[in-house]
Amino acid sequence: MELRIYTPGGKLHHFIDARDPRRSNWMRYVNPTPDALAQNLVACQNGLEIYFYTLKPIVTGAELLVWYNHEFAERLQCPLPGDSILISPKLTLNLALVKGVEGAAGPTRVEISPATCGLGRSPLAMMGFPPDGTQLPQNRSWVLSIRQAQLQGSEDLSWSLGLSPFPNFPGKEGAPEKSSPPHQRGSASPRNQPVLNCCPYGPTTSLYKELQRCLSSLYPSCPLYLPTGHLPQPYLYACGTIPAHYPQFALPPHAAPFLPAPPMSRVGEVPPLGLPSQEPQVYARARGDGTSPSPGLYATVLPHGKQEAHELQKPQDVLISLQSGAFSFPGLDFGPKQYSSPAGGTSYTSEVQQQKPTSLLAHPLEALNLSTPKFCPPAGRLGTTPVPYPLKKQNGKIKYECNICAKSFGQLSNLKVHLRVHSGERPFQCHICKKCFTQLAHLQKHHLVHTGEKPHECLVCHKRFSSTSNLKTHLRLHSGERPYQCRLCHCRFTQYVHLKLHKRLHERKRPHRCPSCPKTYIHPFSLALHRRGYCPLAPGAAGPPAQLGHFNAMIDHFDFSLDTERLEGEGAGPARAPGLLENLILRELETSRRGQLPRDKGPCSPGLHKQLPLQPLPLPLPHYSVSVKQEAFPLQPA
DNA sequence: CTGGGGATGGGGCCC
DNA sequence: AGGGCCCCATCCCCA
Repeated sequence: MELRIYTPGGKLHHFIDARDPRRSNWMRYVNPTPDALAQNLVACQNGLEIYFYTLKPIVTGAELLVWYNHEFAERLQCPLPGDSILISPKLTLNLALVKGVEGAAGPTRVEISPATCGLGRSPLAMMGFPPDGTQLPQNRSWVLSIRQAQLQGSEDLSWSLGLSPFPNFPGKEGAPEKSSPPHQRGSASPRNQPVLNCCPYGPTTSLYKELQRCLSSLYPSCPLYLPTGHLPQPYLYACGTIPAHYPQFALPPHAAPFLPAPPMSRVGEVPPLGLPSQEPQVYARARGDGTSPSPGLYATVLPHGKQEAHELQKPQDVLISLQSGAFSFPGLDFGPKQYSSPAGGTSYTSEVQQQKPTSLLAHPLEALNLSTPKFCPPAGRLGTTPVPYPLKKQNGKIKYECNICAKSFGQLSNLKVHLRVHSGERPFQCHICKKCFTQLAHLQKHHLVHTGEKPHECLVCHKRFSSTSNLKTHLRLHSGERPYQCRLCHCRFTQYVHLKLHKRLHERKRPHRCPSCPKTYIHPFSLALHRRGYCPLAPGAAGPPAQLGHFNAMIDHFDFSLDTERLEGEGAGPARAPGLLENLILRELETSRRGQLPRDKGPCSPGLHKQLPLQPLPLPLPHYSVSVKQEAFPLQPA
């Protein structure tokens, strides 16, 4: 490992060379990794010293792994790992609301394609943006920048964005920009602001959490991983990932080789993922000379002295960044071949393999070994055909696991298709409406929209449908099947979405509120039992919090069940509720011991009429998991 | 608000 | 490996 120390003026002060074991300290054993999930350190410069920040708690025995951020690329005069998203009006897919825009002229609405951000649906919505309806004017492009981000609790992200017209965007809709890249033409990109490499994944993925963690560094209001006081300006790191942990990054006898990132999509070029569209939707920052970026370990120059705290509090311009090539590493060949040839006739892979990072090699002070790009096989595959997908064996069958979301697939081809979800690649484009799809079959299905063809016919009413699934839904009308039932009322629905909408009605009506805690209930019975020693905030709680949690989960379950309504229908007052409910809970406990989860099988659950002898409930209760979220379940057709 | 239908995304499986 | 087909889930629109 080698690090460069810079003066506050930006001049190279000296090297730290950890290659010589006689002259290096423990930092020598910190390996670089391009895997954002594996990364647990980031190197920063404070004064003339190098500090390693931990990005996550480091358990005993964990390997220390560090990676670069865009500062390094800045110093190398290379393209940044990512930059502003150029939002083309051409994008047609799911929409996201940009809320709280300050000073942005025009509509506050932007269209972002899942292909742009690599998300399935509404990429911004997955980061907290609700859907909305207005549209940006056509034939304009917009630079989207985050002006403020707030973390609410541990999960919710609230963003406000700034929109500014992208300068000099060609009037021709979606045409690739032939001139200089955005940052050279005075785009809204704040050159010296931290760049957020937005994780293009859904909120349930680990990388999304990684994004939150990065944000927590940027925004000190977040309780996660607060920066230390003597290092005032936290920085964000590349949250993009490459598919595997590369064992050859383990400490070599010399400098650790870094795997160069793929070249950034250049303005006027087909994006490196090989999208068939001739209208690149995202332009990442690129150098004018087009050299590829070469990541490496960096040392962030921190300003001397203290930075005013309010600077961290005020809204910051942060660019949503996109590493469009984050998954297009040599050896990973996504997508159909017929679409993978860029405009120049050279495939991306070969281009990378042939391309030398000349700018880096020409850098006289380059301390890092940024050698020729090469494919790096994962562990256990050295010396064999490179297989960048980790293999698992489940029940004797080989499973191919996604490096991003850990989903496993029985066939490699399925995994490759799946990877497009993460990469954002949509190789199949409708030539009529220019919509892009991840699979050819989806495009073919979509084409029926234009042809009007409806190949699937209901044999009962001879109504025709474009998709089998829609026909199947329709057939429920004839069969009377209503698989989705509300557990609060007797309503059944043919479609799950209808049940979900229906459930909202019930969720609004929970008028019985506990005076001691935020719990609310639909039925007074439930509240009565909750207050009978099971409110964790009320005096005289009947057990430790974990047990109370189990109890309240049962009360919730009961509150959502049909039994409560029947009890009310019988005229049972709240005073009688505790005994009845305890009987119910005892019954459920007994059922759970037999390994059955009690379910409502109709208007009345059998057994409630049996008056079990009242007896105090034993504490602690045996563990009994009650799913209160599942208010309804698909019923098996008779 | 409910219900019906259209459209799309994504995975499984077979060839 | 890739194509094709099927399935399910989901979102959205509209009556």
